[in-house]
Amino acid sequence: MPSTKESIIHLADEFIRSRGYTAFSYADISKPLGIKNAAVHYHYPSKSDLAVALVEWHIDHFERFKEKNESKSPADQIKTFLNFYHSIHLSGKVCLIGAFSTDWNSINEDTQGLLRTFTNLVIDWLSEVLQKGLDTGAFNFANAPRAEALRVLTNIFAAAQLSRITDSQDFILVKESIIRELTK
Amino acid sequence: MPSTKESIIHLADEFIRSRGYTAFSYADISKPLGIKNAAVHYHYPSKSDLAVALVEWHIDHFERFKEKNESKSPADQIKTFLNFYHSIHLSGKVCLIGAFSTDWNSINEDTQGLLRTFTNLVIDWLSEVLQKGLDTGAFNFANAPRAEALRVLTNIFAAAQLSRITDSQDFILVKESIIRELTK
DNA sequence: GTCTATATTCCGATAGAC
DNA sequence: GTCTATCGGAATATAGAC
Repeated sequence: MPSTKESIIHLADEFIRSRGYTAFSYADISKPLGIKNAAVHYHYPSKSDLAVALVEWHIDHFERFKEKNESKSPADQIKTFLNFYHSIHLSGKVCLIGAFSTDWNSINEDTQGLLRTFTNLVIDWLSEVLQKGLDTGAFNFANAPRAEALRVLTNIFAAAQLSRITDSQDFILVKESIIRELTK
Repeated sequence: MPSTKESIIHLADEFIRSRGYTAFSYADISKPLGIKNAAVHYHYPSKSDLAVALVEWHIDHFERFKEKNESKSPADQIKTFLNFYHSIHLSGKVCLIGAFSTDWNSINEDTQGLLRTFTNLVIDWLSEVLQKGLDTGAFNFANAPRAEALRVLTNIFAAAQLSRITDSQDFILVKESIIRELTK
């Protein structure tokens, strides 16, 4: 049974990644929980406190993701990562990085700083996994590890965004071509 | 000398691509023009009228972009396209597709439909140019044209978003690796 | 920890004068 | 085409009771 504080974070995550940071209100969160506006402010005094807590939640979540998958092969780790984005796509939302990157000038400096930390965590992890796959012969690419990590990350998170506009098939096309390119 | 109506579109474009659709107000537009709130509503009665007009402006702009570059080689057309995104990156903004894709659930159906038209215009143009480059031997890739177009587009527009969070160098890394991959 | 009540500001939008 | 004036509502946020 999640606490009210956890439920608030969960709903904020839903709204921020489906509509955007500026587009949701404390009322959007309090209503489905059956509580009042002021109760949400008790847990997170300001909207930016909520934004910071959300990024912290994603950092924790990603650390657990890394641990849970560290024994897998590089190819399986990348596939699991891409499958995570596939579930984002199916939910009709975008990822935290994509959402906050377009909301960049609407979030405060604390949130920006923590988001930078989180984003580099993801890029660094991707770089390491890709490098390992290159060493073991599972992957084949000519870029520097960070450049290759950036290409995989930008491909997949933008595919989740773009396929909202065009077609679900476009997400599949991108996802499959990433795997094909890496393993060719 | 731009008309008020044109200046409004220009400012809306600035705000939507730097902050997001929900994050700007009619007051943001009227103030720098030295006019009142109500004058903006005269030209664009509702905010969604403004959003529709902005997408129409980008469609017109892209059609002119295509005509102006149609005599270039496929490699130069792609480079011009990537340079356009480079200027977006330098301005600290994101592209219209990136901005509205995360604002998707905050824009009305008319805007969504027109944005879908615009996005497919861009993807179709990229597909054609890439295919032509493949035919002439300028490019080398194994994907279907649309899949390759999607990879280029998602790479470059997400690089503009991601480099807001991390570092300007990350945009350069992605841009250069796109060209390198295509021409290798 | 949640409530009622409220302060304050801003929002998109409209009516009617000029 | 722009103005003044204003409406109705929603936003973030706080004070103080329970």
